[in-house]
Amino acid sequence: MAAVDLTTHPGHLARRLQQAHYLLWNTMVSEEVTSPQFAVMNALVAQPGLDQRTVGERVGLDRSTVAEVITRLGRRELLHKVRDPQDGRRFLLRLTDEGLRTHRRLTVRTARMNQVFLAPLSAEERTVFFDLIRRVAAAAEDLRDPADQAVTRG
Amino acid sequence: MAAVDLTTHPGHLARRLQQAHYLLWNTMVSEEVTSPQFAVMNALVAQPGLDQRTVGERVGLDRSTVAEVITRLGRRELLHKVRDPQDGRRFLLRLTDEGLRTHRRLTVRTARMNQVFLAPLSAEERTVFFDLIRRVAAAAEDLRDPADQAVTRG
DNA sequence: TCGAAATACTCAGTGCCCTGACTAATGGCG
DNA sequence: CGCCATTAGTCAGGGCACTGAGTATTTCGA
Repeated sequence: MAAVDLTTHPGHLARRLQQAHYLLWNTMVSEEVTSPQFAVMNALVAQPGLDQRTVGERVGLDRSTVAEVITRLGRRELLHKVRDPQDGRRFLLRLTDEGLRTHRRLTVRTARMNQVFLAPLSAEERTVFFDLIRRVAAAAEDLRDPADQAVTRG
Repeated sequence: MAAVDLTTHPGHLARRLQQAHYLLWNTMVSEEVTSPQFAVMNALVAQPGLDQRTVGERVGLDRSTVAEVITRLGRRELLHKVRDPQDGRRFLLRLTDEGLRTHRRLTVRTARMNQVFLAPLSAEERTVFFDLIRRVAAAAEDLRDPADQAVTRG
């Protein structure tokens, strides 16, 4: 009787949205490379030679998850890691040639998938959609480390 | 060079949103009961005696995941399952008294958490937020089983 | 009525995601 | 110089999420 309407719960909606995206990714982009894997590859295309921690920071993955994703990408020869000679704790990450080719190929498909995913929204609605989600996510992330709010924003 | 801006990728945003929610849930609602577990419990408060498949349909979980969630809830004595005497394939699910109490307690906290989570948005923006996410998620789910579009909507 | 298709659920396997505890390397300070 | 706090990464453990294959039960049609 005291049941709640989950369609007014942002967390529930976020989960459904992510699941829907997962499925579409699998059918339209790749069954091999996942969306988080692509995000990591993308970070390394933007800036080759990053270490794991920084990659995780850029794409929003904690150190454990980044380590797993990188292990899998390494197993498929899409990326390789070498010990930083300047700092023996770090590993420097770089895509292989095959990794670069894969990233290029998936970039095209990802763009197509986003079109399909966002098809129900008009151009203005898409802008609003991005803006609202970004604001909610950013605020929640700040609740986590209030430390660097000043740095991150102005 | 050919790197992409992930903040314009709905899938990436959806993941970040969900992660942000996960963290907030853990600190503000419960470290024991997760958000999907609460969703299952909520479905059983709304309608006691549902079978696993139907619960999964209501909250958006596939059969395997529902089975796992239910196993965990059962282990904690929050729910029990009995074989349907009418149809030996089904299990009928019901919350225990403790399950009902837990649901009631978490409902209150969940409402508080949602307030915090949505704090960055005005009342009108929240309405839009829900509407846009629901439309995108629903459309993507329909791409999956075009079969029952007519039934679901119609 | 009996056998095939459909249905509810289970199980194995893969991958994402977090926490907390641990190891190894660095870097600063007394 | 030597110790210690910090930092990068690993590992174990729990939970969510999907697929594909397999089991048991029901249902429907020849």
